Amino acid sequence: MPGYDKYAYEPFAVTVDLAVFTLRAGRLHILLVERGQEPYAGRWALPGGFLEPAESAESAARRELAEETGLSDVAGLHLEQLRTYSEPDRDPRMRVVSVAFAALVPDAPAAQGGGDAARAAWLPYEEGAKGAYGPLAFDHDRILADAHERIGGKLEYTCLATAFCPPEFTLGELRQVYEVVWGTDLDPANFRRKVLATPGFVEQIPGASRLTGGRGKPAALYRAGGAVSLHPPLLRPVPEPAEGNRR
Amino acid sequence: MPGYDKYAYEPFAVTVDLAVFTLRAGRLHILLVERGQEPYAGRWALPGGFLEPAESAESAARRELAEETGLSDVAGLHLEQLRTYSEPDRDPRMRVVSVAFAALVPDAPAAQGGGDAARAAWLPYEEGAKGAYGPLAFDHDRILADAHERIGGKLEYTCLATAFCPPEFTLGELRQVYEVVWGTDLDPANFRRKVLATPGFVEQIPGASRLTGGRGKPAALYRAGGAVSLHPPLLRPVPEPAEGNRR
DNA sequence: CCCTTTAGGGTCAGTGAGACCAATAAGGGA
DNA sequence: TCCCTTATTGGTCTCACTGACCCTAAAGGG
Repeated sequence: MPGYDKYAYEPFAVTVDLAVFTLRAGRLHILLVERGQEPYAGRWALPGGFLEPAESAESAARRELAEETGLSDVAGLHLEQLRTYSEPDRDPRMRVVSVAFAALVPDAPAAQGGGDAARAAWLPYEEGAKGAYGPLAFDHDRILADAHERIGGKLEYTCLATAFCPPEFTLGELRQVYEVVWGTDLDPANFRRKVLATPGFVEQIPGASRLTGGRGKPAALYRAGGAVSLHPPLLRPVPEPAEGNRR
Repeated sequence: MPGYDKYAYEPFAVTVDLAVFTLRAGRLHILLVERGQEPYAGRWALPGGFLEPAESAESAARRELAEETGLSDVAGLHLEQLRTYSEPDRDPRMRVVSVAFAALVPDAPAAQGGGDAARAAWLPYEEGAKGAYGPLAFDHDRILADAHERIGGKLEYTCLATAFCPPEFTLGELRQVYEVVWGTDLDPANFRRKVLATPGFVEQIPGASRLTGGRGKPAALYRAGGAVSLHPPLLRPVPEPAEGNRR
């Protein structure tokens, strides 16, 4: 670290920003808060906040996650560092470096609304991507897009999908996670074969079954297994017929 | 961002740390600097430095990369944000948040040594992983391990391997990238088939050929193509006979 | 003049995934 | 009550890809 020992450093404000996803009514939702003050007053933004003096970014993110979602058991939720956004002009007032996280919540509790005159809400992700809520505050549109891409990619080669599901779920519900995040349809039979062929992805709960959508044959119930990675991966169907693979 | 508008924030020092990899003499090397001052005086560390007031972490990383490697053309090199390390006690003197990057350099020029009484050197990665250089300063052992894992993983599903190669390279040299980073052997014929079957991974330079290791049939020369991703991926051979897939 | 080494071309079998089809078991409406 | 729809679950078939091989070509070294 050249320069370090001269203490020739500039102080920065460090924040965390959270892209919290959940599944609600068969659609992907994202937790947003409405800003009360300038800049970007009245605009939607990702929840987040400043790092406290003695906590890591991970601790701060989990604390914010608990505050904003109102969830009591926030310890087991999937929370993953995305990347850090540090463009000098990303905040018009001062120099803010923000460590972004992506979080997955199984069932969507009522949104809390943070302390700061901010309204919080679960909003459908797709509407937001189409600009229905207007541009988000700061560079949060970009952070949200990066988070969605990361989650979609991780579904391919990890067992992350169970993090969107309640403790007991059907294979149809698990498949819906993939379909909703990827925005594609999957063959139910092939998906079932793949999931069951992966040791430790899910464990069947003997004898238990439940109706999924109100109609149809009752489905067997499963729990998340202990596996974390998917070998070989479950690749999302490629929408591109040819190109789109250029730098 | 609750709390944000109250300006109730703590100032932090923000640095970048770089894990710069290269291939030299058929082995993976990492760029390290020897610390001149306390703490960790005399210990090896990853190169890095403080963010300047008007630059992003990416800019700072590229600036440090140029300074430490002495490379003139640093614009085309692969530089990728890894993650941010923010444990409160990671620096014994003060609160430092560090944005880590992984960089890939094709040919290894002589190491420069930064401004700060620091000796810089390219050292074999494997010796370091076995502890031959002692523990690195700060949490740099962890950062380096994370960087290696990230690079190894990205070789599977991206065309990143060409970033380790000079502008013109043989398929044997490209294969060696995978073998050295993964620490495994690959079948030359199968590797060749896979690479050539991926459109845009490499482009053959017509008529050109070169001897690879001094012996053997001269190999055709290739340039990096425009493709960035590998579908389907080139999965590394699984060393695990059974488990190791648990949380 | 072999022997070794590397490149480059091919075959062959096994695995896995996509595209199907069919049976089962539930609810809803006529 | 009797279909019709819906969703689960099991099965088959085929093609693509991969790993494990083989062989030959073309270079250098002893």
